[in-house]
Amino acid sequence: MKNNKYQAIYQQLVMKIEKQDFVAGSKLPSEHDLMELFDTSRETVRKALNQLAQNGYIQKVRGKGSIVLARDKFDFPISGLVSFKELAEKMGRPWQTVVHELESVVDSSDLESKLGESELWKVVRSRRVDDESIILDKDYFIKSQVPYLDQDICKNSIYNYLESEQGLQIAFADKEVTVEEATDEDRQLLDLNGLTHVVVVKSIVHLDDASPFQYTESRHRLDKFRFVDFARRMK
Amino acid sequence: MKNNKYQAIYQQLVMKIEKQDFVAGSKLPSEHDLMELFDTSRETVRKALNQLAQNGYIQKVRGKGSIVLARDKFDFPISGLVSFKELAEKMGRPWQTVVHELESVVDSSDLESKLGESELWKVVRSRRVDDESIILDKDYFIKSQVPYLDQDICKNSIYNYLESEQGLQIAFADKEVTVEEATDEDRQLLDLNGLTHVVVVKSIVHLDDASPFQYTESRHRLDKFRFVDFARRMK
DNA sequence: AAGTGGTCTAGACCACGGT
DNA sequence: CCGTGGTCTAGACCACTTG
Repeated sequence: MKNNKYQAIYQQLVMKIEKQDFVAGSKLPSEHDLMELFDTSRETVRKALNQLAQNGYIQKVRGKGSIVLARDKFDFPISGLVSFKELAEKMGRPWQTVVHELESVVDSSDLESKLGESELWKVVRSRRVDDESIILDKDYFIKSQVPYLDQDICKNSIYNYLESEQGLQIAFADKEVTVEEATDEDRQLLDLNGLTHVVVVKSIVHLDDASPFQYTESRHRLDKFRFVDFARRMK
Repeated sequence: MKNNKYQAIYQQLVMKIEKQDFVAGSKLPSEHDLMELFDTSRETVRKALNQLAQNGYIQKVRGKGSIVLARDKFDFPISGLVSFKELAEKMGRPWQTVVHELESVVDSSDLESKLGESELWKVVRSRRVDDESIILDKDYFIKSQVPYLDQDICKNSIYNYLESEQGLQIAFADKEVTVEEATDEDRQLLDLNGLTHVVVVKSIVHLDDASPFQYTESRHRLDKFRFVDFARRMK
């Protein structure tokens, strides 16, 4: 819990919207009202509202007010840097992680240019849902940032370990989504059922001081891939 | 050109970053310096900087400064609600749009629930790049918002027509990306070369008063699909 | 200690929508 | 006209990094 007024206001409003205390299509109280309600200044209220708009909860309309949007919350997915554990738990389906490789490697020159360092952890895991192996995750972590890893951590959430135990702050990622022909490894570790292609999500993940620390390749079975997004028009 | 100081500052900084006047990895001038440079208040500078951070140009680090990020600018894609015309022109490749259907339809009940209206325009277009048909766009527009359409407008940019001629302001969209088996229509209108699946991007587009006005289904040939994204970690 | 970004305030003026 | 959100200001205090 931070001491941020505007984040507190944001969270309270999100809660009320998700509980449907504010119905989609109706309007939020005016900035002036919220200002008195939370006993704060207008700019602080506006910071919270801008965050709501950014995340697709409301649409602000000049001269009218802030309209509550109908966001399908139930499947915020791979978007926005969620870990598989968070994602799986949000889906409420039984899931399982199988660790295939966990080893220390020294570069492959392609990765060094992306991560700026050559001593890496290589982790290969597959994700099972409903007793089928549908995602293959290949992760590379910079050893100087992640000195220790073990099977147990990999079987649970590496992100959770890094953020809560190691105090690393994951900040942002560059991502690329493409479709590629399945490799032998894909056919071995995924239940492809004869499918010839896989959806590949490649990303470079950065810490909050802007240093890259992880390269990930997430290979998804076509028919199980789904990606939901909320996009605002930039001017 | 609007009268916005902070957007003007944002645009000037973007320009300098893209021209590499500010090199990736180096730091922007401090907020205090920018404040004097642009003869403005600190909060105004900060609005511009927050927009830069939001769009992946910089990473702000407390106590240090704003670090310029190495964004691959060359292929900002389907992300962020770009029209095909903008996208194609940014790629600098010769492209062509073929209009297959342009007709007035009355609902199909599935769409009415999404758009809240039953009188629609249906537009089917394919997009050719390098002499191959690789994208099939199926659009439905609400007739009360879009009273007129013709072949010519569809062959160019519908968005451009709506925004500059009709004064409609596109604001945001809900999107879903999946992979589906190719339909007969796909095989007919796309050069699939035997590929069995297509990447499907479905979206509902809203105007700036939050009213939905368009449903789009964009069907892409697997091997030509690429989606680049910049994602910030939400807390 | 000096410099950086992060939060917050109280007030001002503007642009837009509805009455 | 009033109420709404959009922009801007000048100043304050705090938290963090660096010398």
